[in-house]
Amino acid sequence: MRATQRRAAIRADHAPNAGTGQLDLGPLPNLTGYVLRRTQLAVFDDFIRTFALLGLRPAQFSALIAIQRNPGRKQSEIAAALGIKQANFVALMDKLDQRGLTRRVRSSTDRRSHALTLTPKGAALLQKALGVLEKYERRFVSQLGSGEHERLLELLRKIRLVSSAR
Amino acid sequence: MRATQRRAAIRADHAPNAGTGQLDLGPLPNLTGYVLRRTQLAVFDDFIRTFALLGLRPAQFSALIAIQRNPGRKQSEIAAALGIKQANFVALMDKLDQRGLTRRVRSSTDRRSHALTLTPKGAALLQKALGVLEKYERRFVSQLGSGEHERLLELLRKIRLVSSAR
DNA sequence: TATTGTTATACTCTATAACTATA
DNA sequence: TATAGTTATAGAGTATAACAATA
Repeated sequence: MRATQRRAAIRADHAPNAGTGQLDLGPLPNLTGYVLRRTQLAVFDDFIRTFALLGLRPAQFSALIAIQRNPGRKQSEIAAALGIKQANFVALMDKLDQRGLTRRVRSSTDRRSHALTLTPKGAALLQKALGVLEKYERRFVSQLGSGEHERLLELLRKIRLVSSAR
Repeated sequence: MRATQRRAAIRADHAPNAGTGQLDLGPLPNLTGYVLRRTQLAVFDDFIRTFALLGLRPAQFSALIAIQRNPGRKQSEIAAALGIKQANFVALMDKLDQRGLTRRVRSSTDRRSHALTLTPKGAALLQKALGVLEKYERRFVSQLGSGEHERLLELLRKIRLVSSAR
């Protein structure tokens, strides 16, 4: 759909070391945001491949957990706790409902809102997923050591606070 | 575009503690991937707001750095080094070209390929951006301490390796 | 035949505005 | 008026397939 770009017909050789070794990325490999992003992408790729067996994406997985731990809560509360916009959470819940994993029940006290719960099928799938998760997560802990892994999470939480405090 | 969902008209009260305190997210706040994701989103939000003055998104910023450090390299090499698919890198480069920040020059040795360079305008913008970046990055280092910050990056690199080794 | 850059396309995630039904 | 859920829509990011020019 973009208009085709026409560029100057200037000629030049590539850099002398073109095609050989690695590129110099300057400060990028030491930037908090860059390392965070590349790592997060790798971890999510891994997660998605691992949980594809169960048909669960990261956000779906987190929604099932949140509903299990807080049955009967409003849709907007669950969404907010997960950092997902209410409007975007609707499609996610539609999928889980369609698959028979969750149920939205009109509240009798406030008929605007939905109380979310897991179906038995949803609870069973989540149990299976939690089993997979344990092995999945153990790899990180065993590669880093339990102390270092906990330290990583603490540092990430600190960084998050620094960023969101603006 | 989705078909409208019809749901059962069952009624139920919300959870007794609905509307009160925080939700219990169970294992989520201690999961590598979850904490990584929430942190990365917060850091990127912060980055995007900070560099909106200069009109630079994270990927554009990283592209300018990579081109500056490796002038004359092929478009495909720069894209690969940044972990961006060649097909998706085209639109990114179109934008930078249109803004007069970069130039794509046909190689005289391999006329299929483009040698990427910064224009003087691009180099000047990047200099400004690097100045902003230094202050931006300093917040993380000073909040964590230089040693802890370096440790964080090391742990992230290790985690990335664990995930991508599959 | 293979590679470079490109186009087209689709899917996910995210963000905002506006509607509806209820309060 | 305000809130909960929803719809529509748009913008990024990402993934694959296929094409033209060139090797």
